[in-house]
Parts: sequence; structure tokens; C-alpha cells
Amino acid sequence: MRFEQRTVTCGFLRPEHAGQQVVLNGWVNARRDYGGIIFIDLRDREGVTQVVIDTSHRPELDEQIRDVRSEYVLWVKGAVRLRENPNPKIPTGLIEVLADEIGIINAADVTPFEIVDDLGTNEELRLTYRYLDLRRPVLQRNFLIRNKLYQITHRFFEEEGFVEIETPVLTKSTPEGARDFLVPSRINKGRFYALPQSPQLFKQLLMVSGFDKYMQIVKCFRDEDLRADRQPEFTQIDVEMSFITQEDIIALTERFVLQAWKEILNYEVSTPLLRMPFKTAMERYGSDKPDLRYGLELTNVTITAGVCGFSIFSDAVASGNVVMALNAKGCGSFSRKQIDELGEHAKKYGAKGLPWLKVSGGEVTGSFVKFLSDEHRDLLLQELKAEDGDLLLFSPGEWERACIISGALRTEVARRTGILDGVAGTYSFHWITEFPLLEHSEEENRWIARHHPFTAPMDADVSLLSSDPTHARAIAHDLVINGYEAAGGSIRIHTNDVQQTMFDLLGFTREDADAKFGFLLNALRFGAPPHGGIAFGFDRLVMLLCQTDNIRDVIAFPKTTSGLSLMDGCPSDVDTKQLGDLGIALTRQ
RNA sequence: GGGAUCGUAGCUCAGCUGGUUAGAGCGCUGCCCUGUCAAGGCAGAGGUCGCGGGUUCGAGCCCCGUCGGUCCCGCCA
Repeated sequence: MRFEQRTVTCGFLRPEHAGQQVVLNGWVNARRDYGGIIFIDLRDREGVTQVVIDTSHRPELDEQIRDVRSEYVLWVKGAVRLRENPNPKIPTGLIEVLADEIGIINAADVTPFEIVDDLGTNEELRLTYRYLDLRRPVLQRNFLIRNKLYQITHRFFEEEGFVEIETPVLTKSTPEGARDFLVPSRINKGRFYALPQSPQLFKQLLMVSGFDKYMQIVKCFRDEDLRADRQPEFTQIDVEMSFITQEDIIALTERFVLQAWKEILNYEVSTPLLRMPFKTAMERYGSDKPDLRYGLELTNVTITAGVCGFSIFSDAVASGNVVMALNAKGCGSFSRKQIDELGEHAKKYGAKGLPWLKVSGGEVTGSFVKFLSDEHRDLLLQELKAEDGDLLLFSPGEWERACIISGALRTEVARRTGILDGVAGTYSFHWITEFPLLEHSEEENRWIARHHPFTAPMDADVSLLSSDPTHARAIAHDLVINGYEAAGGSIRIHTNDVQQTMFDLLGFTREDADAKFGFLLNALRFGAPPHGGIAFGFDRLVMLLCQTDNIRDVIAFPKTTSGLSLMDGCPSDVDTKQLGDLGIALTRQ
């Protein structure tokens, strides 16, 4: 099959090229047939160029392109000329190519969906034919942005003196944290590798080795349930440094984000970024990754609520719980049905109900107003700065749970009132710091690490480890962008004894700790430098840069929420020979 | 593990309280048309209502199961 190679792409030509002879290669985006004259829009990843077939100019072409339909692959040779009727909607809209010769490079069946941007097609079909979906300009743009971020990342960290080192993909399964994807070992039957949830331990060991500044763009794997912003395999920018403090990590991260947003979006991130302790974030926004593009802050009304006479509140407070409240500004017009829907939303996060008050025309109504004295009612209104037309939503409960419920209501109210739409296209960057080091697992009835068990406690809180572990804070930092956890890291424990103490606290026996993390404990005995780092969720950064809230829009071949790849059909059955080689027998088909 | 929601033509959807031959737009096929770019006109083809079972005189619609998509809670050190 003969075809002439392109001399320009489909996005290249402009009026100054008029008169030039060119060759285009591309896909048929659309065909408009007028009998004597036919227009073909030819598309490649750079753009679309209109090709004109004029039968009075080249009568033989009419027969040649008779069969040409959408998504055929063509080569076209012809002269560039200015259009009679320009199309201002596309960059090449001032010119067209008058075809002298056309060849069909390959035919195409009718595609299962049209290759257009404003596609209503459901994702199931798009993922089944992902290679066609990826022809759509909107997705092509996302992957060009993704590529830009790869390049910026490598350049930035290179210039900062970092060295990229690859860590293993076949690693040891560790019990803490997310479920591992396991890989059976054929040579060592009955034993398994695990795919890394992150290269955490390897990068710490590289610090012990003296590599000082390490980075890697690396695939990580977590066998947990999926979400709109979560895939089982994902990419992170993994960073670790020695002889540094938390300030160095924060400053480095800010320089990186500044550069990425500048180069890709020409957006000026104003640094230094706001920092907020975990506790403040929870109290004011009900989240450890609050979206700060809008206010709508929460209020802790525990003191007033405790004595207001409403037993749900006073009982909660009497048992050591709190009452958080949200003033949903201007939502006083919400119907009973809408308020009930908010209540249902709150219940998803563990609320038992949703007490509310409404201020309308100087009148206060609500689910529990009859239990309140005028004095306590007015006090609550005052604390919440309630004005006419406001809706007040209350969440009694255990502190963190009550905050989370109120925070979920905050987000939902922002969505329903159009506040979220109003901030689309803007960015808010900030740090959350001073995370609790530990949290208590009811399920396992022991302490578990909130971040991971290698995170160092804040110097001021080291003594709390033995006396009051709940209140020990970690030297940890999360970068939050528009309500997404975009990066997270910490200063690590770099001495054997503190790491051992941590494992003790987490309920590991010495033997356990040794069996699972002995190699780390050993390494910390041989002169480990103080170190720390951060890991960026690469896919989430790309999501934010592309302004999509679906992680599948920035991953070329993603899985569905049940972990399937609809295109190639994995995970799939394997034959018994393969299983036999691995020494594996299935208990159930 | 749990909740919500969806599955009808190639695509997007409509289809009332269970009742005749399941509709529309786009796409597709054919013909016409020399300036369109969401081309237009005329004609036409195209359906196992995701799958299996049940209730009923009768099921796209009701019930049970199952498969798949999406969103969320739990989970995600």
C-alpha cells in the first residue's frame, strides 16, 4: 500500500502558507458532500484541516473517495488556499487544502460512538473502545497536559539536585495500611511478592545509602475499593531528602507547584501557601482536606448547645461529645424536602438525624425550636451569625465525626447553591499540618498510625507517646488543592529506638516487628541521616490541571469501579497449567 | 461489606396505572445537491427492552436472582 508521508500536521497551516503544496495524513473527522464539491475535515492530534475535493478541478477524485467515511485514514496532497468562507471556530479556519491527490491508507468500520468532544456516550462503551475514546480532542489534550507535567517534574527535580532511582515493583507484603496486590512466586511456591503501595521503605533506605535527594515518578498499587478519584494502580511523584526539616520539604513543594501551574496554565500560585493545623481544618471546615475556594465555615456551638434545653444536644455534651453547626447562608428558602435530603446526606456520614433551624421573616422555625428558650435560641443565632433567610444545620456527636458530618453538609450546600460552580476554574492551595500521629482502631482494638508507622512525632509531643498517645502530633504535611489531597508526607523516624518504640505502641511484638520491618530497623542502626519527604498524587495533579473530577479522564487505560478493564477484559481466568506452575489451587471457580 | 442510581435501535433518550404493531433525535444505507463546517432535501434499514426465573389472561413496566456502569459510606498506613 502506497501512501505519501505528511509534510505538515492537521493543526499547522495558516494563511501565510497559502500557495504551498502540502501532504496531510489523518483521520476523517467529517465528510460534507455537495455533489460537485465535497469537504473532508482531516484530523490528527494537532488539529483539524478542511480538505476540498472539487470535481471540476480533479474529476477522478470523486470516484476515489466514494467509499470514504468517518475515521478512514487518508493521505491528501494539494495546495493550501484561503477559504471563501472562513470558520472562526478552529485555528486552521482561514485556510483549506484543495486536493490534487487522495489515497485511502486504511478503511474504518462505523465506530460504536462518534469521535466528538461533547459526547453523551456512557463510560462503559467508551472504556470498551478506549482507543477510539482517546481519539477525542478533549482526552488528547488531557494527555498532552499529563506529558507536560512529566517533563516539568523531571526538569524541576533535576535542577534541584535530585536523583531518580527506580525501586522494585516486586516487594514484600506488609500488614499495615492498604491491602496489597499479591504476585505468587513460581520459584518459591506458596510465597508471594506484593506490588508496592508506595516505595516508602525503599526511599528511606536510599537515604541511609546517602543518596540525599531522591525522586521517582512511580506506579503504586492498592487493592482497595475504587472511587471517582481513585484507581488500583496510580502514579505518584515520590520524593525524599536527607538533612532537612519540614520547612525544606514545604518550600520545595511550593516551588514545584508554582512552576507546574505557571508553565502549564500560566497561573500564578501565590506562595508561601497558607498552613492550617489539622484540628483547625476539622473545626472550621469539617475535613482534613477542605476546599478553601469558598468560606461557609463551621461553628462549634457545644457550650451553648449543652445548656439550651434540647436533650439531644445536652446529652451529647454531657457524655463528652460536641455540637458542630453550619450556617447555610441563604438556604432558608429550602423546602422541607430539600432539608430532608440534606438529612439523608448527613446520614451517609453517620449522622443520626439533622436538627435544623430556619430564620425567615424574623420568625425562627425548625425541628427543635420548641425545646429552646428564647434566650438560648437567640444565643445560638448570634453564635452562628444567623440572618434572615439562613438555614442552620447542627451535628451533635463525637468531635471528629461531628466535624466530618458538618463538613459533608458544607460541601453539599456549596454544591446545591451553585457556590461550587462559581469557583470552577480557580485554585486554592494550602497545607494541613500537625496531624495526629495515631488513631485508635475499634476494629483491631489497638493504636494504628494515621499516616504510616515511620512518621516522626513532633518534638514537643514525644513525651506524650507514653502518657497520652491520642494527643501526640506528627511532623506531617498534606498539600490540599481544591479539596483534593494532592500530596502528603512527613519527617520520618531515623533512629532505631524511636522506630522500635513506635512499633511497640502499635502493638507489634518485637518478633513481629523484626519479621516484618527488620531490614528497616537494621538500617536505622547504621547511621541513618535525618530525612523526610513527600509524595504527590500525579494523577490528581493532572486532574486538577485538566479541570476534571474523574481520574479516568487522565489515565489512558483505566479500570472501572469494580476493578475491571473493559477493553482487554482483565482480570481474567488463567489456565490450570499456569496455576499448577505456581502451586496454586482455587477453592472456588 | 453497605447504600443510591442506571441498563430500551449503532449512540443519546422517551415509553403514563401492566393492555393493539415499542417511539424520537443523531448516526447508518441509497438518491439529489458546487461553499459547507451540528450542512440540507427525499427515501430506507435497524430492537432477544442487559441476562435468567417468577407473578399475570397479558410484562419494557411488578417480584426474585444475576451481570455490568456510575456515585457515595466503610476502606484507602
